[in-house]
Amino acid sequence: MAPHELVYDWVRKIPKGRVLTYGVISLLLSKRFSARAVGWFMHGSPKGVPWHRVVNASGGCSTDRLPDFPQGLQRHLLEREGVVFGTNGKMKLKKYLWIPPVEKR
DNA sequence: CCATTGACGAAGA
DNA sequence: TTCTTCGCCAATG
Repeated sequence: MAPHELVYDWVRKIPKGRVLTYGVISLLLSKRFSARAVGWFMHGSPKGVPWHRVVNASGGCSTDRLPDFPQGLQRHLLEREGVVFGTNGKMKLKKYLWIPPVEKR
């Protein structure tokens, strides 16, 4: 299995209505990849991977910066799972960040 | 091999 | 709080 597949494995484990940040995923993999690299991998995430559950460290949707990407889609998908965004377009990570069970690490 | 470009993020100003 | 700056690293030309 290719090394970066480990990133997708973690993303697939994120429960509905919860999220992980690029940086946290980097830490979960012992910084084998930088948060930036994780973002790059997400760009080519395979079908079936809940990519919308990965947000930036500020609790915002980084996908909205991509010109060639449906604006607001990520937010829509998250709201459909119960995630609430503030007026600043950011969510409260304290509330939605998923803390992986110790036994799975 | 070198430069540039991102779905990043911490630290300063 | 918002904006730069800088380190990060895979991919691309």
